[in-house]
Amino acid sequence: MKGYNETTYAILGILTTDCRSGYSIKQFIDRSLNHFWKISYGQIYPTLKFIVQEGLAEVHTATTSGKPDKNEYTLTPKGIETLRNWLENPIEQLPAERNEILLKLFFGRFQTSETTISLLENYKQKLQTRMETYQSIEQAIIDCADENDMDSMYWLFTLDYGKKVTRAAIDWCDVTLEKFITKEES
Amino acid sequence: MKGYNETTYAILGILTTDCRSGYSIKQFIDRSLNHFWKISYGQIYPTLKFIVQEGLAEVHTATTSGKPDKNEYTLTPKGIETLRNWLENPIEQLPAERNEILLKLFFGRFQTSETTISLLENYKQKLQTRMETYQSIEQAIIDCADENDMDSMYWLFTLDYGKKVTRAAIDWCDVTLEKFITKEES
DNA sequence: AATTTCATGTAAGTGGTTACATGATTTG
DNA sequence: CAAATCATGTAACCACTTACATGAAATT
Repeated sequence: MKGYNETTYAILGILTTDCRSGYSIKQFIDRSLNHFWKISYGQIYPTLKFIVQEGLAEVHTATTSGKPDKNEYTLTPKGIETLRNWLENPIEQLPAERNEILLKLFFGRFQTSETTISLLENYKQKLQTRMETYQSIEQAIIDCADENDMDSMYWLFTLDYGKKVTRAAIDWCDVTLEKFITKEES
Repeated sequence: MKGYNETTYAILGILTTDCRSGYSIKQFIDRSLNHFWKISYGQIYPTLKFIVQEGLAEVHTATTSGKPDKNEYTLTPKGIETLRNWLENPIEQLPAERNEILLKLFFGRFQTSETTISLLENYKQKLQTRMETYQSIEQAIIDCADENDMDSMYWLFTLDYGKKVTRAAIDWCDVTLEKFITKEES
């Protein structure tokens, strides 16, 4: 454990919701942030420990009847301050995505056109599946959100981002495939 | 060093071009693959060692007059086979991008509208800069590419991907900003 | 004479996942 | 009673970056 990284802030942010334990943080991320943020227990528990060490949150063991003991974390004023400070600062740099399909395509002169085409078709299919997932999540949010639910609004914003970017990638697949197919015919 | 990872294949791919040393591989990546693939010397040199160990390439020290000695790597038939095999296999899964701006936006109910708006504007500005970079690279490729240059075609494909996806992200910024601004007015 | 470019490499550190260990309670 | 879910944690491993060490030649 080193310093304040994005994972720390992500957990700090989640602690402002009703999720207060390592286990429920994981669930929250898997359900709500999954399309742009993933995290494993191997990060969550050490980070929670770090957060307490830094005085950003306090732990209290909740002994509920029926279920196992739970470590519940509550943000301290310092924790809230730290989170808000991070939220207010613009991101330092755009995420640099590694893209395996672009890497394969880049070395395309080493392959046959058919191989490249099937690579692109496979990629497009995966993007379409992702798009369908986004759409069904969106529908689920719209169906169960009450009017004044602010969280669901922000959730929809992030989903919209995913949808727009995925749509653009699918379009690119179509355009690129088109170029390969006309090249094959000629 | 463990096994065959994407970095290994990336380097194998570059070794099919005129780049045959660690130093020139780094240059190649910085010049041509930078928008979807980055790599450091700390990866390149150990990976080259691994590639030789696996019999995918051979090293020969080239003593050029004037410049320092250079370790030149040449793919073996096994190396070519390994690369081609990787190129032919579809990608296993879509890259899962972590997106800091979406994370910040997600916790937006913890901020003022003005903060969110300036966050989005800053992000949009960064995307626009990226777009301009793509455009000028594209122009440079078009200007200096000869008709039959296959590499430049594939290069343009990957750039087109970057442009389309960035365009979509900029659009999303506009749409989302619009929603915040109308919300502020009401 | 100083700086940049060419060239190769390593050690330490960061950020992360996977697999494992443990154990209670609930549901089928 | 077996399986799933709830719950917390760690050790090993992987991928990668940064900073450093070295040194020669070219450029300014």
